[in-house]
Amino acid sequence: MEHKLRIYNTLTRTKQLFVPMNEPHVGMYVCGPTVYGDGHLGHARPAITFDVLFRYLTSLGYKVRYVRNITDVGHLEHDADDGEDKIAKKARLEEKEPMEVAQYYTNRYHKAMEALNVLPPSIEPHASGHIIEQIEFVKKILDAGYAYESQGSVYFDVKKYNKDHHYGKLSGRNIEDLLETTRDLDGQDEKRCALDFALWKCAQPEHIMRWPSPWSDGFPGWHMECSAMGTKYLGEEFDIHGGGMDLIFPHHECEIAQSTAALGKETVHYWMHNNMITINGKKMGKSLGNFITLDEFFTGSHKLLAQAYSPMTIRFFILQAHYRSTVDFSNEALQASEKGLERLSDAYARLMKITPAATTTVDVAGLREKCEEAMNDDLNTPIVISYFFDIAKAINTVSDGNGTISAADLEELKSLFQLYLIDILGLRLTASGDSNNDAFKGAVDLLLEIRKQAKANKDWATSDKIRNELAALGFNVKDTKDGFEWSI
RNA sequence: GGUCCUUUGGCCGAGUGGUUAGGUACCGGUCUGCAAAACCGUUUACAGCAGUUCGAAUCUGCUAGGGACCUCCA
Repeated sequence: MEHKLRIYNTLTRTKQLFVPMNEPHVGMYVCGPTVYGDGHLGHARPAITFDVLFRYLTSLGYKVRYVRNITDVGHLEHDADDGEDKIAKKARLEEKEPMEVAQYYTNRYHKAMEALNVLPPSIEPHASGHIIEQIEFVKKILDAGYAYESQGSVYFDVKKYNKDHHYGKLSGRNIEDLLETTRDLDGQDEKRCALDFALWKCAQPEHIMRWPSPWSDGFPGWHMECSAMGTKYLGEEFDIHGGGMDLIFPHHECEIAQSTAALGKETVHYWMHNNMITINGKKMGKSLGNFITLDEFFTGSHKLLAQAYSPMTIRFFILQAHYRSTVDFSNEALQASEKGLERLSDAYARLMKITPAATTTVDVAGLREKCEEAMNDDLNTPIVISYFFDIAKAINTVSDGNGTISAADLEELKSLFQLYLIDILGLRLTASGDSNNDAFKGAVDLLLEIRKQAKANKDWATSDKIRNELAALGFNVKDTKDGFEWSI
């Protein structure tokens, strides 16, 4: 595969040329959502970031197996000292079966992802469906001597592991510092060391979600699922593991420790982490209670939202920043993205209608290479987008009759829009007058033809009535030199 | 307290030691019956201080502000 894709590896803190283990195959694992609540803007970031990576790798010719899990079990509730997990807690509150709650939010997550044009992963494993694999994984760590059983639970022996390996290599910590700053948490008395984390947790009597194991009826520790499912579907070593930056410690650090302990080698070659979305400069998240769900964005039903924002506006907004930068939410920023996307959409629609000429005033040379260069530079989507704003200006100039474009250049621009904006960035560009219903389209065109006629007769009353009534129905009518454009 | 990151024009955001990022907003103009769109033009920048350099927004140090992780988190 000929390419110069360089991606930032959190492990080495440098941009590295991407070299997969088994070309043309690429294995990629990304931490998915815990399905105990509606997805919020923060969930959209990794989904979109790694969707773009998935799409880009595919466009380069790789056969990508993309695994993104559903966490429907096992994350301990911090304030629940009885070891009750998040799904179980929510289930009891709503008096529903835990799996019913998980399914409900999984469905809603899928719906939101589809709206954002996030492609489904190749495999979407559920933690609850891989309890056996997780138990086997724990056994391997026990056999290797890096874990111990205590009162029905199994803990990872961090101190022992750290003698042979470096616990903290991903997050840039060392065990001494960690020991000083670790707080007192649940189950400390069962552990040999405060840093030890649970691989298997014995369930309290009232705990509903539980599975039998050699040690107790209980549930897997919270880092276990990704290690078990990642290696099950992608092998003991694979190329890329992604997730949000807030997962670096402890989640991904523990995953490295688990794999290294159980398999004797490191599983992941490239660790990639997207940055956070902030709101008023603070991380948007569950713990701070300052998040806005995706549905609320789509409908505008949140007090902080001045209006509804379409899924594509959200996607575009996220792609206008580099994935390793924080991006700050504000109505002003969203509105700017909305307008910008509309500009690109309109330009694309005009591009499809342009008649080529013998000469060309548009410079398309090198554009493809520049876009590729930007993507190869650790997925610099904002730069790719900026090129398309330049292209949009050129298209508008030609469309206005102040320039010309040759057939070959026209085809090149169409091809670039298709490849970069539609296929790779995954933007749905709604072309003006675009509709999947010909009868409907014809009716609107007919109305606007009548308006055109009225204008020609200087019948402004009829002309404005048609425009205003259509506007009230959600149509956006734009006059052009010798006709009209419309969109919804 | 420890580790790390960040500070760019009204807003959002790229970026490289020497060249206009881009979007959006504002203002002026062209076009238009009007409006929208489009096009043209103008105005706002690199937190502060010091240093390295022929030259720094870009490198170094200090100061100040903001943030992330250290606890479930995308």
